[in-house]
Amino acid sequence: MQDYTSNEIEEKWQRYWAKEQLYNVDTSVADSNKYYNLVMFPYPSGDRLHIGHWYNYGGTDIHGRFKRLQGHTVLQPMGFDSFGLPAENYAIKTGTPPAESTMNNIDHMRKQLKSIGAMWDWTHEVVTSSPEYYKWTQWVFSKLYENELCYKKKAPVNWCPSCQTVLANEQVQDGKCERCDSEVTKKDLAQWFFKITDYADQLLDHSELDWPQKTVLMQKNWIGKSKGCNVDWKVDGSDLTLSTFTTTVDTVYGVTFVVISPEHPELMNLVTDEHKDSVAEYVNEAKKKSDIDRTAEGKEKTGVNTGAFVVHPLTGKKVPLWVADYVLMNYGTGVVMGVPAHDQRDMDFANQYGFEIVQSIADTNGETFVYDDVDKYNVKGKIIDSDDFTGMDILEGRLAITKKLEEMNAGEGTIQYKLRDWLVSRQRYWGAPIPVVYDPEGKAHLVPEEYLPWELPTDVDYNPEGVSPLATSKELFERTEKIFGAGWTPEVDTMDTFVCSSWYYLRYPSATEESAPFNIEKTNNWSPVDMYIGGPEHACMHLLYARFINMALHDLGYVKYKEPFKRLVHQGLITKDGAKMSKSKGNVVSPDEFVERFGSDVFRMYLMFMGPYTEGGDWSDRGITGIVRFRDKVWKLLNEDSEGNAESEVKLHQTIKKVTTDMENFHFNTAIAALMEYVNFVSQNGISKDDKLKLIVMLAPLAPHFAEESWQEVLGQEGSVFNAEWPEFDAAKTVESNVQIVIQVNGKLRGSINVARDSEQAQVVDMASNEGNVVKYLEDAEILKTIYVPNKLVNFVVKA
RNA sequence: GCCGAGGUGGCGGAAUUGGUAGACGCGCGAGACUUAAAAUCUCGUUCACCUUGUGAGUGCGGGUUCGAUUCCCGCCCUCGGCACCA
Repeated sequence: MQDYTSNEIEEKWQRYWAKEQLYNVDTSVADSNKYYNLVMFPYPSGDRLHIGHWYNYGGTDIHGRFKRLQGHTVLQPMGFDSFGLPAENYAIKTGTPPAESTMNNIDHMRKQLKSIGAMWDWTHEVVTSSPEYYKWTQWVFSKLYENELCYKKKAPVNWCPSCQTVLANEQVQDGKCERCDSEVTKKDLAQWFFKITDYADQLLDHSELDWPQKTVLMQKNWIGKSKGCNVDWKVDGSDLTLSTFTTTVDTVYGVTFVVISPEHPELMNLVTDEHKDSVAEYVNEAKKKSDIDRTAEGKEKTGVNTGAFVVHPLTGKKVPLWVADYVLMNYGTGVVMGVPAHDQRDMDFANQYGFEIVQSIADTNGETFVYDDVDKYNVKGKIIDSDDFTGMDILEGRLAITKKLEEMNAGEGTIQYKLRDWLVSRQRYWGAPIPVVYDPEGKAHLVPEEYLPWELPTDVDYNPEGVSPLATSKELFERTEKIFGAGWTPEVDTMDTFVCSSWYYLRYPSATEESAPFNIEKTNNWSPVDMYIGGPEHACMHLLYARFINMALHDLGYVKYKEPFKRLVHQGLITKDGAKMSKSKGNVVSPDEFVERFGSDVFRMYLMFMGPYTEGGDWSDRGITGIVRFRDKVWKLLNEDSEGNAESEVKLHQTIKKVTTDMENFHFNTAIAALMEYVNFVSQNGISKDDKLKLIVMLAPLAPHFAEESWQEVLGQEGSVFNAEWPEFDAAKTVESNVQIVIQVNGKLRGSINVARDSEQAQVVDMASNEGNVVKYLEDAEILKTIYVPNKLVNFVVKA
């Protein structure tokens, strides 16, 4: 027997798999056995793959190989999410065009990815920054535009007055510009939005999805649906009416003030002359503050009087109107009614500025309470001091007040969401150009499909002053005039990279080396994604955007399935000394030396053995020798002649059962433990050649190269082990003929006996009461009760 | 503050329709083999004690039960997410 030499053997089989095109899938064929196994694609950085990549892709590959062995046709593609800021920053620093540095990084990363020895189908690779790909990102934009799911409006961006440039959120550190450290301000720019809010309710429905509960909850929370009521307030001595949104209109008789947001468009039209200066100053201050500053101040509330009053629609009383920056313009109506008696935030504000506190509801004990401490949709209690509504149950009163307001035409029941429309414009270079041009009047027009891809120009200043980089491209402006006519100008913003990644899973099936067409038939052959694996950090951005785009394309008749990702699994995070690995902390562990020393199989298996896949863990190489020993033990077992026995058959069927369910549930750690137990057992008891083959198949997803070598070279099988079948277990053969019965006295373990399975109760209890150590506890005691659990335990309840 | 997940030996972690806590692995100890070492193999390894056994023990304090890591009540801590959302 030769020693197992991992490097040489792994390289050999990687070449073999590539030569046999074992993992390539013909997506033009609809296959009822198809299994689309997808992992979130990486951003191509120039760094080496780190342990996190290996963990992520290792788990994905194990699952894909397991599904293949179970008889599925598995499509497991890989690609690159290659637009984005790092390449652009690199260009600003070095002048290297992003297209060039990105392609270098991709070549580098592709090589490393291949060394994992995973079953990627490289014939379906996608690169989001290639014109063949972004042509279709632009097509998606066009379809949304044509169907009124895309619009343009002014929205604030982070603006560095010193660099004269727009900053991404990540480029703002503590309200200051990352590069020059000057104070970042807000600037309004006209920008493109996708109407994701049209899909808020559909996105809230996760009933068809096999997703982690926590992800579903996070999305629900993010969308933030609230049922409530709008209440209209006439501004005293003016034609203006302000509307407030509330989820608890039952407290409307407790309103003692109303607060308006500094960004509210009507604000300056209703301020009294006397207060104009102080309000203008306050609004200016608020504009300067970033969102972070505004919230970072914590509990301390600020506000100023507008001098105006609004009229309570039900009591006719005048209520003071103040302006305060805790009221957000982008949620609700931008105006809030203040009920200090029953809302903590309103109470804080009232205490600070001396507003009256008027109680209007009480709990079942007649005590006052604040809504922060109770579930407002399930509250119990009565309405008090509220005209005709006094004495009603709170929930009943809430409906009655809403109805009354609706009858008076002074309000209506409504629903609010926290979810906002998706801003897709980026004032950056390295992204997909927005396929829009403007006529001489400034009206927007889509670039017709025949001109797609609407190519990203290369003659640009990567770091211009005051405008988007594309605005500096002569070629782009000339191209636009040439095609559309004199005076026409191009859109100079590019798309958020989340747009590129929101549909890439639809592209893989039709992506091939030579083809540009987006073949929707191939896509529909392989939709939806059966398994999607990636980090939990994408719960509210990428995963929500992708669902939205897929739903929209479904409604427009392109995509067959409404939901893109049937099942979702998040891999856990691998940390080092408890901290997330990052270059800046200098605690990044490279997999290379371990792969070099022990091989890709051992390294992968060790990562999976660390703990449950979805939990990750702290990296330490302390136990890796255990996996090496296990591999060598199996190697030795396979290379020796032996025969099995009846007991090893039971053990085999138990192991198949355990490993199969563990694999399905991503419990790779316990699957490996079960295989170790089995190997330990058969090393003592012997194993037949048939059982060796089954063992190899079970090991194959976890150690693909090792399994292939064993299958073909040691056991002399024809063809790849990945064309073999996953072993079946026979439930009848998983049970042992003898069982151990635990004997307890008053619930304390006092002994155990070995009996035949399904023995008579009376016989087992008799044997138990005569067991050596048990006897002394029963001697001078009265047996009150005997508990018998078949094939498990006997418990004597005694009185001493 | 709110929502979610978790807390088990020296270490990574097993085991929950309530039924032997600590599977599997690392580490450690003892032994075999060896001139020796490494490798390998065998045995042991929760803690304490008066060691054929007894007691305690799954973050802390209570409860239900013949029996609780598992169920209930009240706390503490760690991690992830959201956060003036009206």
